[in-house]
Order: sequence, then C-alpha cells, then structure tokens
Amino acid sequence: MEEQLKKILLVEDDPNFGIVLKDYLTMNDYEVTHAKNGMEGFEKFKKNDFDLCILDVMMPYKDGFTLAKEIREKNADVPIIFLTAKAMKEDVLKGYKVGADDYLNKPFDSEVLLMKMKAIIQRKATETVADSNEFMFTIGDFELNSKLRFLSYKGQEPEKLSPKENQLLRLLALHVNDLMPRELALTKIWRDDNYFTSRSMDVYIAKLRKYLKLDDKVEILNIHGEGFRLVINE
Amino acid sequence: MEEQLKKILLVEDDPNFGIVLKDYLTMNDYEVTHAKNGMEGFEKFKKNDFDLCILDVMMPYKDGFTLAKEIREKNADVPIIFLTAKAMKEDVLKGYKVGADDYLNKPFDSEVLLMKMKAIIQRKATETVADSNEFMFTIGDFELNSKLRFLSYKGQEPEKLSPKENQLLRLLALHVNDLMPRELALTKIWRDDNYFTSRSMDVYIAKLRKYLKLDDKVEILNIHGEGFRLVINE
DNA sequence: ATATTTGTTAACGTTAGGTTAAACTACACA
DNA sequence: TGTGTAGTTTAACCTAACGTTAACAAATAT
Repeated sequence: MEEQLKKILLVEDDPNFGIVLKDYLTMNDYEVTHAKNGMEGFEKFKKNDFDLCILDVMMPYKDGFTLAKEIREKNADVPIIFLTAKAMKEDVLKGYKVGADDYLNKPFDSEVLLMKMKAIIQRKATETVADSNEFMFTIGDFELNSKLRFLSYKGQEPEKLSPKENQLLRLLALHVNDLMPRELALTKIWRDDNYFTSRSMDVYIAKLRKYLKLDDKVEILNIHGEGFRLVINE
Repeated sequence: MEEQLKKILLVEDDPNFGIVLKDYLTMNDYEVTHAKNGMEGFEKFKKNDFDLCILDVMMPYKDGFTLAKEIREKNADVPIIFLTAKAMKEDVLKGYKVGADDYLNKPFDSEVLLMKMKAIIQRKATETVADSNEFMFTIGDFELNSKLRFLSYKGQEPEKLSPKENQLLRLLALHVNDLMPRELALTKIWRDDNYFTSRSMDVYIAKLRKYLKLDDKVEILNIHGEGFRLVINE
C-alpha cells in the first residue's frame, strides 16, 4: 500500500499568508488546495474529498463559520481547524458549536499547526470505522444516495432529503439491523446531546418513518433508552 | 436511565485556583477529584477511573508532562487537557507529544474550558462504540441478545426485555449453573443494596421466570439468603 | 411458633418516545 | 424592505415503557 498524501482544504483570503502557508504545508507532505474565499472554498470542497479543512474565520463574502456549517451539511465528519486573528470568546464557542476540532490564533507557530493537524487526522482515522466514503445504500426496496441526498423507491420519483434527514438515515443504514445508539447520532449529527436535540432527532425519525412506509419490509424500531434500529425483514 | 456524572481528575498546585476551578466544575455537573501535585495526582489516578484529566504543567515535584507520561503508560485513552501559564512553543509541542487532547493558557475563559471538556468527552464516547462481543448468550433453547435486549425462543417472535430485565438475565447467564449472589446483582445493577432494591430485584426474577417458562429445561432457583441460580437441565 | 426471606400481582409515578403543528432561522427573490 | 421557502427546532399533547412500592401469600429458618 503506497503512502497517500493527506488532502487539505485551506481557505484563507490574505493572498500572501495563504501562499506562504500552502507552501509550508506542501513542503511537509500535504496536498493543499487553496481557496481565496468562502464561496470558492465551498465549491472546491464539493469537488473533492478532503482529510482536513483549515478555515480562516474573517473572510469577505462568506465567513469561516458559515462555510463550516455548509461543509457540515455535506459531511459531518471532516475535521475543521479555524484560524482567527484574535481570540474572542464568542468566536471560540461558536466554532465549537459547528464542530471545530481546533482553534488557532494568528500569529501562530507553524510547527504547532503541524502537530495539531497530525493529531487530528490520526484521531479521525481511528474513529472512522467503515463509514467515510460510503454513500450508496440499499434499504429494502429503497436506494439511498447520501451524496445527492436522494431516497428512491423502485421506479418512483426519488424523494429529496434534507441534510439532517440524510445524515440520520445514512447513520441508521451504516448500522442496519443493529443498534444505532441515540448518543452516537446526537454527537455525530447534532454535535450536542441535550433534551432539545434529542427531541429534534425524534422528529426526524418520524419523518424517515413516513418515507419508509412505502416498503413494509423496512422499519425503524426504538430500543427504549438506547437508540434506534433500522431493520429489514426478509 | 440514571445520569452518570463524568469523573474529572484535576491536578493543580495553586490551592486557590484549584479550589475555585474544582467548585466551578462541580457546579457544572462533574465529579471532581483534586490533587495538589503530580505525585498525589498519579496516586489518585491509579485508584479511579477518570473520564478526563486536567493537568497543570508547572508543578513542584512532578510536572504535568511527567505525570501525563505516567498516566499514558497506564491508560492510552484517557483524554488529557494541559493548563499552562504562558504558551511556550516547546511546551505545546511537548504536550502534544505525550498525547494531549487540548491545551489552555491561563488565564482562560471557564466557558471555553467547559466547551472543550464536553467536546473531548463526547469524542471519546463515540470512539468507544466498538463494543465487545460479550452480549450473546445461549440459555437452553433461548438466545439472549443483551445488546438489542432480545430474548428469542426457537422460531418464535423475540421477547423484548427492559433494561433491568436484560441486565439481570445477563448477570445470571454469566454465572450459569452457579450461584449469582444477591448482593452482586444489587451492587452491579441497582448500585445500592437495601430492602427496597432487593424487593425490586425479586420482582424482576418473577418476570424472568415467566419468560423462561417456555423451556422447562431452564429455571431460576433461589438459594435462601444467598442469591439465585440459573440452571439448565440436560 | 414466629420471624425472615421470597413469590407474585397490581397500582402508581416518572421518563422516553410518537406525532403534529407552530415558531424560528437563514437565505433567495423581488 | 418585505415576502416566500426550505430546513430545523421547540412546544404541546398523548401513549408506551419502566421501575418502584405496597400488599398479601408462600416458603424457609430458628
């Protein structure tokens, strides 16, 4: 197995700093894609599978948080590191809410960044079981394309799923016939585990059940106090 | 389901700061053990299962890094957060080398600490989903799946078990044909051994007997004053 | 004989989950 | 500057699931 370079999406509007940082990371064996603003960042994100995103917070058009949220809608797992000029408490908290993996204040030491990147990528590698790149699922007579967020039933017009519907169904599908712990969905999709996110999840379960009613071999069962189970009866 | 408080080991030599931080964390629903130096910290670490360690870097006797290394030797997984007076680059790198999960410079904002703690503990929780295979039991003609809380008999529709039923049957199964002491079940499942929990357990034994009636090779016997015995007659 | 332990059923209070609808939120368009 | 629209959260109401306790019967020990 040959060593695969890790792919980094770097979104940084300051051209000088961006280029310097890109070169530095490239020298250190990362494959860097550089975007100059949030818009461009999102376009490039959609076209590629990245192992890590480094986002500047302060950017014209689309700031780092907004971009992060969009990225999260497409991919709940990819690690994100924020770069920010000064550490404002609100910023830090906001960052963690959208699922930041780390936070660096400019100016920062480049070696520290490298170290953090390494730690985070490794962490994700052990965490990610089979899930990351899989996006086609067969669920009874349904087909889920979680990249396009389509749920299609036999010949019928595919149902368009919202980001949350899609992520939840995908997570259930990854655990077919097995328990999908409530806590797992809440931490992976909602990034917070409290009464309200939990109720929100229940609402989405109801929505998914409605979609899946078409095929009565397929059902989502609850295991009281534990989580849900997507079962396919043969 | 009862809420289990997360256990924190806080090692901080400054008595004032240590107590303030301990109180703050306690108020926020953590169970905090406070050690005043590295030595004491390691002793306490060995005696308990902690969900997270917060270590001051600068301490007499044994600094935070040395302590972290010792902790890592015993437990490669427990998350560690370092507290340090000023961000010296070498320190940060050293911290990441011993496997720090995060780093905070004093003075830091307490809300940020809380947020980081939450994020880190959740992260670890999802990592540890890869459970052991110790949840399938054969009991006569029954099959107990204690992960999905199913008790199935031959071709029949599986019986759904409540959490307590499941835990109790599992514990009995772990001691098949042998005594399962009353006290063991009470401390392991009910976490308290008194008249009422004991009566509650009797109620559950009755419920289990009802389920197990289907197979008359299987029975739960009482050993007066001692406990119960799940026997399988061949 | 009588005190203690266990068997069993039913009632009760609490919490988790199912479902629908209303209220936000962020953006898109005009 | 509103007006719509999709996505999501929050509220509300209801049912189901769970665990504890009480009450009484039966078994067992001393």
